[in-house]
Amino acid sequence: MSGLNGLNDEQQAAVLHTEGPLLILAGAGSGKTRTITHRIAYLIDEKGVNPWNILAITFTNKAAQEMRDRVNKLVGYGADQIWVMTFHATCIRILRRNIHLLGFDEHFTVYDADDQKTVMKDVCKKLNIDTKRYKEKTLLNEISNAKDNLVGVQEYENSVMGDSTKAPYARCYREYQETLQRSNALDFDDIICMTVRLFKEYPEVLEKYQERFKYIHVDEYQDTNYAQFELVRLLAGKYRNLCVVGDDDQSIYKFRGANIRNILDFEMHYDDATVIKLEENYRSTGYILKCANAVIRNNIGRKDKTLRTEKADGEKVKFIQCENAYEEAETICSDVRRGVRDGGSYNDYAVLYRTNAQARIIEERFVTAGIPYNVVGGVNFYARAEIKDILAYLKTIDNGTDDVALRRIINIPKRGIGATSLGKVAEFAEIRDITLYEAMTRADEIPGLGKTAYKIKAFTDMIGSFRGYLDIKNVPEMIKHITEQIGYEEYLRDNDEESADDRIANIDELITKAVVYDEQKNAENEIADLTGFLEEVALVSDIDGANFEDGRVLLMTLHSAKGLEFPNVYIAGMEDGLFPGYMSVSSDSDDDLEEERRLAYVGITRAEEHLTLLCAKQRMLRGEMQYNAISRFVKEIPSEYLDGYIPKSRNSYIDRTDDRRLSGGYGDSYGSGYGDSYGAGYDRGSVSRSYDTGRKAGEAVGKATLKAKPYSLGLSGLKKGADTAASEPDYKVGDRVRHIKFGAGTVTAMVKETRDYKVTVDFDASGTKVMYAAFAKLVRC
DNA sequence: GCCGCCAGTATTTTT
DNA sequence: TACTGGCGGC
Repeated sequence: MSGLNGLNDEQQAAVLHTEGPLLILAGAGSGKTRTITHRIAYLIDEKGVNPWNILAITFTNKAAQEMRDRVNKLVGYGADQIWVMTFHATCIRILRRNIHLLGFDEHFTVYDADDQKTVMKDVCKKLNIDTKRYKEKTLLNEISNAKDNLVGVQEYENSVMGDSTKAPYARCYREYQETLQRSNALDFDDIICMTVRLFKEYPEVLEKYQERFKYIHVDEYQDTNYAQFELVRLLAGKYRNLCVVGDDDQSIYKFRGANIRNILDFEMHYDDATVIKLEENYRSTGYILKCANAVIRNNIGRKDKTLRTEKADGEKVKFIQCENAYEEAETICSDVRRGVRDGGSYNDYAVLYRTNAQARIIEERFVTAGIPYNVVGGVNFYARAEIKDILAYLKTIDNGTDDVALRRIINIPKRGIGATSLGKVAEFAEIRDITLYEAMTRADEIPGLGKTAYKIKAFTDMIGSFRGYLDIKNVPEMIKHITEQIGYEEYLRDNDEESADDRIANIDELITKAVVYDEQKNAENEIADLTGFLEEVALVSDIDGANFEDGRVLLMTLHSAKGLEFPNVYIAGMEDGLFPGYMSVSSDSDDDLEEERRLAYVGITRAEEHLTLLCAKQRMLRGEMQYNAISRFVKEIPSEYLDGYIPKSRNSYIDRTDDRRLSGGYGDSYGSGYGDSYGAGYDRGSVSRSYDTGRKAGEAVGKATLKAKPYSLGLSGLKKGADTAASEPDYKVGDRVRHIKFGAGTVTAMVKETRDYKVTVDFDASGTKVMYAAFAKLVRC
């Protein structure tokens, strides 16, 4: 059934508007997936559109999976004909059939960030580029930017002509691209821009797909980059039935090339576009939404909209300032425990943070408290060395031209083929313009290899024999066969006995994934070949595998949380310098700060019923103790929406004597809930007290004892910081001071920044001014 | 060719 | 603090 029941007026309008360009501005929690899936169902059931003609593009596999599931439920017949896929999966599917036109083989492999770096390192070596001056990462970034903007090698060269500092970039871009081509490999950016190139150079191919995809949907449109924008524009060029859904307020991937203008300017790109706003939020209670609105309101240049809800106000948003990160973790921990004790379930809870590094302390606390949790993200499963090793074998078998894969495994396990020999082989290959693998098969012709030639021959013979099994064995069998033949387990044990078991378990996990792949393809009557497996693996991230329903608290970055929702959400580390991050605070453009604010908006709107914002007065960051002010995003929330004490623009570092106020404030709000886990002393959180607190927590919890050490280091760091700060002012908050121009005033706030103190003074004559201490030359009076 | 030590560096990261 | 990668010694 694809009826309109259960949809509000705006959602219905979006469903019914099937012809021509349509922009759905869907606020957080406004039911956008619901709207798209109903729209697809309506197209098929009511408008008689052939499912075959419908394309729905998402960014993540997870979103694709969810959409597919929901479409399946709504559409009775032909749902499997609809393409519901990620941008990359869509493009790969198109490329597999057509990439020969661009000079690639259909068995091309996809290079991840790791592989790219390996290539770039080689490129730099070859071109004699000083990687101290031009870092691989920077070079790759520049190339990625170029590709996202569809700037090809030639065009890039032209654009930097005459700019000698940019010349190395151009040389690298060319060499990098040629290397990829020789390896029959594409990077993630290529996947998109090669497809665009294909469409532009071969209009007949484009037309085929235009005819196929008469109705196109794009999810999370605010995250598209120029290449993706262009891809969509081309595909929709003929029938113009393009429906994009997104929320400019949730654009948080600028650093990855997303261009927020794509959504902001949609009506300019498609002048006959209809715009529908979904502003009713079905997720969060009133106070949470008010907070979200209050924060995002501070961004300029956004589409005007305000989320509303018919839900009750609910509970206010909690704000808790802790002494340090350990206390912050403990606060979350005891709050979760209490919630579960009162009948809640662990999977109703999520802890969000800005940086992955923050997870550690929280994790440790959870371990010792016996709270089941899952950390989403971090190191990608497929980025682990052992997985990459096995995949490199598979890639070498599947695509003999993938030099990166081959170089990776040539000496894993150790078979006595080192850099010197490899260099000779590479040279031989270079001169003859053949692939590394081909050169290896001709090792006996290569001068100076000596006995190593036999070792190399043995290796290629082995790969050859693996290839012989391609038609006999399925993927899981193949992996097992390879690991046995190369003695991989032994290799792992010899290398590092301690981690070997974990690594072997990971290989088993890979085999499991291969089994699932095999079964799935067989069930769909499709070929379960190695190429397909490698492709799937290349496009999968960890978050896709995260289990959201096994009774665990989820820990993840704010970025990973996009698209998810939880009854109870904690956002840790609400501190200026951490969130918003240091880089965005010190950046001269407001753009970065606005992106951080959108991230805050995303975080806040994940919460359904309870939201808790936390920060710490001091925090160890990169081995250095930081004293951060409360996040400006917290301060943007009117205090009547908050439950918890916000110290009036005071700095915890300077003004530590009246901590009792803070503790009292939040003690009042939360009763005795936290007290029992801290014991005495917590209420009077002086520095030495909180040190005790930290150490006590550590001692009580075994493993975390180790963590008490950095903390004590932090204390010495604190002293040092106080002594060496060049411009330590001799006044504090509340003092009367005199300024040469503004006259007398009262200090209302002091915030320590990296170099100096930012002082806020309420001048008797001219009002409040914020200035840097060193610059202002204030005198106490 | 391999192993281990030290120095440099640090956000976020759907694919 | 903690990881990674480069270089030097065996």
